Amino acid sequence: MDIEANSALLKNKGLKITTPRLAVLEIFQKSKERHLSAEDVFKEALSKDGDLGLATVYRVLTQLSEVGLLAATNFETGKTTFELNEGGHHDHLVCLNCGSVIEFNDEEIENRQELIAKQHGFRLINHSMALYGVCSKPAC
Amino acid sequence: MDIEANSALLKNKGLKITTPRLAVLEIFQKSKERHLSAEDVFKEALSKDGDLGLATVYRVLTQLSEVGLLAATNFETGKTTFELNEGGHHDHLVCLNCGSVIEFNDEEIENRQELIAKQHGFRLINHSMALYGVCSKPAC
DNA sequence: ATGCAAATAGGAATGATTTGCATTCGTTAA
DNA sequence: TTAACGAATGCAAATCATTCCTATTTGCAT
Repeated sequence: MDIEANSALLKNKGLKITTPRLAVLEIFQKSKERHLSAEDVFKEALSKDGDLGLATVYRVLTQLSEVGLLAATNFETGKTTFELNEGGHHDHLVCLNCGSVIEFNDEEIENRQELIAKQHGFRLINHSMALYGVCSKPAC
Repeated sequence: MDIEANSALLKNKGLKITTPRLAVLEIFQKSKERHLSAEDVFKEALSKDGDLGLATVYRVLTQLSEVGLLAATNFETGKTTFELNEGGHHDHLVCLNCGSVIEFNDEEIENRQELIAKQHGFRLINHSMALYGVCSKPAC
């Protein structure tokens, strides 16, 4: 597997190489779904390997987000979801019917955001943007 | 007061005119702060009038949002906040240090959002956008 | 191999929000 | 105006996501 590679990732970020952290990384890499909640990761871990505390999952997700291996997002569901942070920043387009999520990135919007922050004397740290609508699938 | 006016608002939306609903509307109209959480509203109601269950506050806030009298927002604080939905749509610029919130509206961004949705075959229903940063106050 | 700081498990605790249910209230038709 | 019925309320208990506590285990520098 890519245990080697993941170990290197962790080491590069100054994190110890532990079973839970490798397990979480692998779950994201192998998951069909890109966006996973703590609960999702926890269930997957249980079904696969064996034990892994829910509290540990939360801690690991937070840590991996802090070092930039994962990215956290808050949709309107009341639970935080995480995704691999490979391809740089992007925002989300969410279908309110089927729940599918499309990722996009728009330079123009990013620029306007910077400008707006500057106009108000803010130093911009990050932002969250999600567009909600109904997609074009027949069922939607 | 504007009990008359608020009663009319409720009636127009097909909601019964009840003490809790009038109380909540009035709290928002008289509040110094524009963005209030359920807890905020609850405390204010207690200090002013008298009894009003927290569960009722939650129910009323949800209903008033559903009919468009209030607008709900989820910042990264773990609690939902509400505001009067008078002046049309806007987004938020939030200071991560002092918590101050500035509202803005940017035509350009709104247009791009519509365009992006269209490009992906979505019918856009609404969106949420919050910019997080640090404001220019001395303490921040 | 050994020790110590860092990490884990898991159960209890917290904070926000919701739900169940018995009681009360608003509104509509008589 | 009033009776009656469904909707709305209050309260307490339940739920959901997340965090905290602490004894035990583990990674890794020496």
